Amino acid sequence: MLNLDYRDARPIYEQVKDGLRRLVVTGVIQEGEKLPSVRTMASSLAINPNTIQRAYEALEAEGYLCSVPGKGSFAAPHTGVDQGRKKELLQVFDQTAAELLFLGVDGEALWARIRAMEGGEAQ
Amino acid sequence: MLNLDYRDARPIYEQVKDGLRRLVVTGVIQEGEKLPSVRTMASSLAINPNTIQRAYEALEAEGYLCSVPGKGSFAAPHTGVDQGRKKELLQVFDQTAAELLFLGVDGEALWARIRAMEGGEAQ
Amino acid sequence: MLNLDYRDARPIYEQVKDGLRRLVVTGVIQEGEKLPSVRTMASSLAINPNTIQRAYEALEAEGYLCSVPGKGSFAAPHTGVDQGRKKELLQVFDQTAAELLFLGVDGEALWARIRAMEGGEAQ
Amino acid sequence: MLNLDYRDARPIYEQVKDGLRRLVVTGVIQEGEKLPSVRTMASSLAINPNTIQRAYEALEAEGYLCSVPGKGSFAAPHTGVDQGRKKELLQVFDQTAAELLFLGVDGEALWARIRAMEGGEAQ
DNA sequence: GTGGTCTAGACCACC
DNA sequence: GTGGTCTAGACCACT
Repeated sequence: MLNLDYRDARPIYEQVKDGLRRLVVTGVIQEGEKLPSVRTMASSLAINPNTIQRAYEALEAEGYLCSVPGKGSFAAPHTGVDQGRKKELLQVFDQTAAELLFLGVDGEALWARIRAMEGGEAQ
Repeated sequence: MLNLDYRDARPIYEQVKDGLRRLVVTGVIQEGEKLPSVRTMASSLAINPNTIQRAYEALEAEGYLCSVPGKGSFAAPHTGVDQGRKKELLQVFDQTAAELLFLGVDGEALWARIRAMEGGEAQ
Repeated sequence: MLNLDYRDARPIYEQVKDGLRRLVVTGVIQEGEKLPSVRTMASSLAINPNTIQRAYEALEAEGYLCSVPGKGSFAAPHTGVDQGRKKELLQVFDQTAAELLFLGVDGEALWARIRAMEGGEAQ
Repeated sequence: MLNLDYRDARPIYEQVKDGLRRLVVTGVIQEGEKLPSVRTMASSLAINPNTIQRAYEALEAEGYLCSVPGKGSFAAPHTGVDQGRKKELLQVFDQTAAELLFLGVDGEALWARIRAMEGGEAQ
């Protein structure tokens, strides 16, 4: 389900967090769907449960996840996501797009990529 | 010219590097324009010259800058920028756009942002 | 492990970088193998740790090394090496081979050298 | 005839030297052919005659050129080239080839490049 | 004056 | 222990 790279400088919990967020964002994990338990995912990734726990907590703080004590963790509805993150993302979007344009990538090509996502909700 | 945030986890030389790259990409620093000398920028930002040197060196490796010993550092022409960086940027672009769409931002709105840059080359 | 020449015009960190790259490329240092720590290599070569660090950092940017904070530096797998370097190397190869042919070296002799490397991975 | 890059870290006289050597090695300048005078080449490249003079002297020391006072400089016969340079070139050849093989380039592909030069004596 | 290299010594976060 | 960052100060070659 997730790819971990131990040689990556980014801490493991962050790789788990970003990987899970991506699964939610791309629709692989649907709204309301139950995620594997902390222990299950920890053993399937062969890492410490504390690391998974930390990733889940961070995602809950961002609003992507919703933990119910004794029942598990679930993908939250889109509406609950932290608004601060949207501004952050827009800033990253602008800077990335600006640099791509600078490097000669056609704006139309970027637009085509966005349309492709809207249609298929892929990657 | 640049904003440094000492509380930020990102190292100073990286903040300088990204800030300068942004100035080049957005056209604030034009192709061939001379940048402040290592020592000048260091004293104006009140940090060590070695830190600036490191940022300049990294930007030169990326192809955004070009340093001439004894003469100074200059913004390089658009061509010649490391092609690996373009692939990297496209990946960031895709993931950011996908998450923004997920959060309910309209694809048309993103496209409008791109068009605005193509016209005015702002931010 | 490495030979440094202080009379050489090339900077020390570059001699270290090229020397280590050669050890990786020739198979003396195997994929995934741990390299001496920055401090260890610095003291064994009797130079400043910062100089070694700089060499390691450059090799990591090229994709030959991979540093994990708190664990050490390791030889990276062959894949993932910067593709730009391959083009650069092919250019050097062409110019060197052309001059050797001009100097009367037989093309077959060069081919024999290449075959010898493929077999034994020497020098 | 020659491409100079003022942004290159390499000194100009070295760029001239390497460029001329390449012209001789690839057969563009034939054995015994007269080269432009120092002053002529200096004005056509818009650089100082001393720089050209230095390049010519270096090439004469290597054995690629042969200056006759009062008559000009001529491409020397192949035989007169410094033997030390051949050893140097072979070392560069070996290291470059080894790294290319490491990066997955097929030895046959390198051999094909050499054969192509032998036939056409191109770049 | 410029960029480039090197040293010495310090501190941090992570393991 | 490890890598990573930053500072302070020195020296060099080139313009």
